[in-house]
Amino acid sequence: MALGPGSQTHADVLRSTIRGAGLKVTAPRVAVLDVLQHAPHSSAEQVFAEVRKSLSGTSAQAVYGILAAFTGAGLVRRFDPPDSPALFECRVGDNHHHLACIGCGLIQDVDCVIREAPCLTPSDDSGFTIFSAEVTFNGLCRTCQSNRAPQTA
Amino acid sequence: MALGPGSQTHADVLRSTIRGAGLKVTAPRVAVLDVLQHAPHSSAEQVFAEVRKSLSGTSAQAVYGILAAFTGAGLVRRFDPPDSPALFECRVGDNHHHLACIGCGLIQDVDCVIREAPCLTPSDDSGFTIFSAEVTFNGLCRTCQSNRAPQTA
DNA sequence: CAGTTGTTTTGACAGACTCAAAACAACTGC
DNA sequence: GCAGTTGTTTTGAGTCTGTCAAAACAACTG
Ligand SMILES: [Mn+2]
Ligand SMILES: [Mn+2]
Ligand SMILES: [Zn+2]
Ligand SMILES: [Zn+2]
Repeated sequence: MALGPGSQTHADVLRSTIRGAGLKVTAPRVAVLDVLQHAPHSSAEQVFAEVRKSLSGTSAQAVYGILAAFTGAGLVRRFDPPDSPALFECRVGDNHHHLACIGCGLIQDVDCVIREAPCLTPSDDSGFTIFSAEVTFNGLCRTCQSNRAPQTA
Repeated sequence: MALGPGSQTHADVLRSTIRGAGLKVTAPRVAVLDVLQHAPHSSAEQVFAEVRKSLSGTSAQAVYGILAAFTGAGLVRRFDPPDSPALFECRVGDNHHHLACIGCGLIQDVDCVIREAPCLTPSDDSGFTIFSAEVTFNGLCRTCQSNRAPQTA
């Protein structure tokens, strides 16, 4: 199927997302955003490795800089699970949370614990003005549970 | 006041806490526990600096090792706020949470968001068995709010 | 198409933490 | 009390993740 004059490629969408955030559009930025959309919860290192597959000249520092710029612009969200480098994802602005498997490191999204605007309202805010809440549930995923269960017998 | 035969010094309490966790009692361990009780939410580096005041021979690696041992034994809790080294505290087992000031780095305790056992029950656990939840509220403390307010005028 | 501004590369470097081996100290039981 | 066993600490090197600054470079502006 040929694309008509008014149609937009996927790359075009990425470009306007970046431009819409007030950032200049560059090849490494398009690549980073693309990687992040296909592989959420990626570390800088993982993004870097993936980006290099299509843009081999890209430096690690560029990736760090791009991730910081995107995070600052609200295009991506960064979070810091324990015992892991920072992870990045495009799902932003919905205050969702994460399940982290202690066994294998798997990360899964979880919707906001209480419905509504919640999770941004602690029982006593001590005068703080709260902008965001980071909730990480640490546990064992289904796979790691079955891998350990036999050993208990 | 002289201490009778049955009385316990503060150091004695620390010692039996450590022994009760199944760990050998050593001077650096007693010192670390003492520091942590007086200064919760301390980094390894801060604990190290404080310990050296009374036990100047102690190495940084010892402090890292002790903190890891204490954390493993359930004697202290470790948490990882964004943009900060890991912090340690003695308040353990109550699943409490933290307010972190984006401006000055102040950390404050918050009781569990929902009362009861909560915060350990995400809306959908995807089959995970959950052991702990780490909740960090990011915002501005009262002081940082007033420091910034004038600039808005 | 040249100018301005923001971006990327390059290379050095720092912070937080880990690893391994040897020296050492705490508990065990004689 | 004292040697043995086991766990701890020191020492020293090294890793991983991320930061800084300057120069080369590319995107948007008009
Ligand atoms: Mn997510
Ligand atoms: Mn606390
Ligand atoms: Zn798992
Ligand atoms: Zn503050």
